[in-house]
Amino acid sequence: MIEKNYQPADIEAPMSLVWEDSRAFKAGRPDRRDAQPFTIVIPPPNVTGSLHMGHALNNTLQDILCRFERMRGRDVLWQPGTDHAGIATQMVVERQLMERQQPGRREMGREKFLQRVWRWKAESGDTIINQLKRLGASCDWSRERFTMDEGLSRAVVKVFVELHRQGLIYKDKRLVNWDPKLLTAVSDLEVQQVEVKGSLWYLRYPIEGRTFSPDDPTSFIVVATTRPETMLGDTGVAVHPEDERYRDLVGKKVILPLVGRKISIVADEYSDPEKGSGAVKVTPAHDFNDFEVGKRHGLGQISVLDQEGKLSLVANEDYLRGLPEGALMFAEEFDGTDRFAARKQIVARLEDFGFLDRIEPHTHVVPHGDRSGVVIEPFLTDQWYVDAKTLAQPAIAAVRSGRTTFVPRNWEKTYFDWMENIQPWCISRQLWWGHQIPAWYGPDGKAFVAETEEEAVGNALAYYVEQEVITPEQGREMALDRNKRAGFITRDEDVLDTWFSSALWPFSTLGWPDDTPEVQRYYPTDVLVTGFDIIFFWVARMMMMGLHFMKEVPFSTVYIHALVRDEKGAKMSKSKGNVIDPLQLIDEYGADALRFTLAAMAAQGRDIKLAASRVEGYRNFATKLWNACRFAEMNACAKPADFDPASTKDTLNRWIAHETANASRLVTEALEAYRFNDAANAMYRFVWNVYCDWYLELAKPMLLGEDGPAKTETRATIAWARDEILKLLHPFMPFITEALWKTTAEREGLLALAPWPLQPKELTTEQLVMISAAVPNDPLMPPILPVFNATVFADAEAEAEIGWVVDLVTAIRSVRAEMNIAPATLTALALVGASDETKARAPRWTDVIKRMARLSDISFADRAPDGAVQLLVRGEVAALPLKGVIDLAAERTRLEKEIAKAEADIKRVDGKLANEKFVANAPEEVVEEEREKREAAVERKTKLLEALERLKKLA
RNA sequence: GGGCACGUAGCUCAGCGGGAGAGCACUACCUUGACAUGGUAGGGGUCACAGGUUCGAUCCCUGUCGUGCCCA
Repeated sequence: MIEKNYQPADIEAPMSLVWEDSRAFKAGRPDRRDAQPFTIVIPPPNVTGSLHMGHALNNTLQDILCRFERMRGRDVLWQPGTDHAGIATQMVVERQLMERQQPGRREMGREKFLQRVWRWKAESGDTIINQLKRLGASCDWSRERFTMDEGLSRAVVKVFVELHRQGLIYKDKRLVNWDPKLLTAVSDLEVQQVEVKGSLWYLRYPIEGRTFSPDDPTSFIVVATTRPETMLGDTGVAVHPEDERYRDLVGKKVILPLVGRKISIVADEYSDPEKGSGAVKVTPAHDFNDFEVGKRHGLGQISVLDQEGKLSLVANEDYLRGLPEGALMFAEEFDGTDRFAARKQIVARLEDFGFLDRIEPHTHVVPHGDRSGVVIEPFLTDQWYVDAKTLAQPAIAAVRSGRTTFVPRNWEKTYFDWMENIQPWCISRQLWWGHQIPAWYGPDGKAFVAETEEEAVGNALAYYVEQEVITPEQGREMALDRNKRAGFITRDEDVLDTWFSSALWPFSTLGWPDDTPEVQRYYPTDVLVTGFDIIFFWVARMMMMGLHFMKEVPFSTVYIHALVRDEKGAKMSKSKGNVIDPLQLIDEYGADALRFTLAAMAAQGRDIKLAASRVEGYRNFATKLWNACRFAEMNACAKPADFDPASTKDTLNRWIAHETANASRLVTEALEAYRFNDAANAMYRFVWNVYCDWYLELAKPMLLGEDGPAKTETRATIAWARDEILKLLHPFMPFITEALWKTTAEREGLLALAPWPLQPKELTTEQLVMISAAVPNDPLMPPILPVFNATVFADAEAEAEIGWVVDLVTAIRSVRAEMNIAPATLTALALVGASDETKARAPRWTDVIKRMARLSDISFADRAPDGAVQLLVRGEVAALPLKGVIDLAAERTRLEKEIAKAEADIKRVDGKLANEKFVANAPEEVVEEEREKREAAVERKTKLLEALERLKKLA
């Protein structure tokens, strides 16, 4: 029994249990051992995160694909798991400690802090998984992985060590993006360029050998800078080689104000004569461009800031080297000042001594940390890098050659642009939560990289024995005793960028580096579903790692979906307070409604502006489906085991079989092309506007009538079409369809594992026609399964007949509404000058038409009765005798308007046909179509004119 | 500065070389035997603007204006 009211909350939890108990989503089910696999790896959400709208969209689309392919018979693996999300998670735990006024991480120490993070992971790690389950995600939950699992960590170490051995991972001292708040390096991608209204400071640098005077422009050179505080670290001044103004100064030296250091003026094309004064100060340790300029001219690198962005001068050997006596006065004054306070202080000091020329307002872009939000500081440190440029080459080639394609295609350009200009990937992070880098250092800083500590230490000790730094005896002792080597050999403190482990996800989750059956069977995966915001972070890196270690692309298709925005198109963010919580929508309208909404709005290449009203609308759709199934149940509709819709006799039943085949084809083709919105909309229309509005309504008289073969057949067909609908709708609305599948009949299995209505694409239409036309009992033919062959089933005759009924009913309803005829008033209908076809059809539909168009009687007539409203239905006149009811003048106006419309059509077509070029150039069928249109319009006009004449006679 | 999208009904969006579509909202009527989370009917658009290509442009091309995003 189906409950009277559809309540999503009542069915969703039980259906989740049914799926879980039956292990329906398990990959490698024995019954699918020979099936073709279909694999998707989930973009792993942050283990301590919770479900937001982006997850809801992302996972809905993946689930639709997985359920679709599962029903098409494939062995589906949807690999779930979570990401340790280094910085994000560490920040959350540190914030917790702060809020609870507990000791900070540095006070706790590394080991205790990590225990704390693991505890937090254990507490909150299930949250997002359970939320994904509420959404209906049909992952193989038995295979859940975590990026810091033992197995995945083994993959990370193996990859690091191998890339290092191949020279593709190396340690280098260069400028990195340093986050002075989080105290770690970050990669280029974690830096956000923000436009900031600042100033351009013009500073006077005195030229060596001339007496500096603010009033004598020949005694100094003016440099323009956005960062006056870093001038303490200047090691040069650059001018453009072709800049006449400064030609004579190239090669000369300037005395750095406040510091006293003598630095050279160099000619370099980096300096833009149009910008500022045309001369720039060069600070190689604090600016990426200056770093390059400095390298070209052999300038020194003097870092004047510490890790926290404070000036560090008095204990700074690089800074002090070669400074004259007395210059230390300022060093002591500025030392320890934060960079922004230092800026003001230094500018003030420069002004005091006449070194400040002027200040101009200036808008420029400043790098900010995407997590911390503070200004990123280019900082000179040792970090580990991946040679991304080398790894990128095969990854570029794979997309160029089409082994991996992006959907929509235009994202490939974005991918190429980035990959072709890729920079070394800084992978070390000065954090604790993550995979610790498998590198050990000796006393001279030499690095030993190996998969295990034993191996690294062994290598190191052997090396230092050979170098005679230690004796063989000492080496042996250190090898055996960790305490003895402490202080001599130390492990790298840093951890790897989170995305390093994510890059391995498509194969590490399958058991690599072991050669597991899963790696063999499910790699490469079929499709990756993700948002464009992580194409660089994740997709590109999976391509690189997958190709390098597996020698095959990690996925053949990358489906890039849109961003979910709020109703007004703004990005959802906590600070704006416009976040729509998917769980709240699920509570209110059900997971099915939310899923359907997201699918229906997931048009390729467009962002989704989500309004709750849409979700409500699709909840109503679910209700409609629910009630349609109740209707079928109340009318005892059941499908016999041997039912074949292709052999139904009744026109109405053949029509719905025809329409169902059509819908199956539309949905299947749309899903194959990743056109989720087309698929969802096709189902919406089919269920509501075809099955409910017409099929069930047209069937009602039959169901209310006497029992008989036709009624039996109709009941069976209603049940059959309902089942087809439940199947086709299941990928979009899994809960309600599975629940209705269960309650509407005795079933052998779950809907989630039921066969999809359409034969797989591998069979061509021709093959299917051959199969369906095959002689029964032919021993050479494989047995024909009683599966409805939606690819080839079509019944044009049924379509035409039902089309006529629909048009007739619609026309009558329309004119009744226009004439304000009360629904309770029944009118008669006369079919005027009916063709033989109509004469044959009409009696079959008397009950239906009477009921639906609210008629008292249907008759045939040679001419329209006096005072009748005359309608044109498929070229024939249908008359409603409404003498006394209708307003003759209004009816006359109505007919005249119709005639004018017909005339306009004729005129438009005539215009085209009169154009010789059109007839000559347009395709034959287009011209033919126009001729047919003209003919139809002429006929319509003739009939309407006749009707008007008759009306006139009356007046 | 470079790149990628997008301007279609009041709103959110499909369509994309041969007569403008959907959902929501709106209006009128309907407690009709599945469903008021419903039914029936209806109003509403020089498809941003200007050129060009074409027999024919909402659709292709160019430009302008406007909006959004990415990169430097």
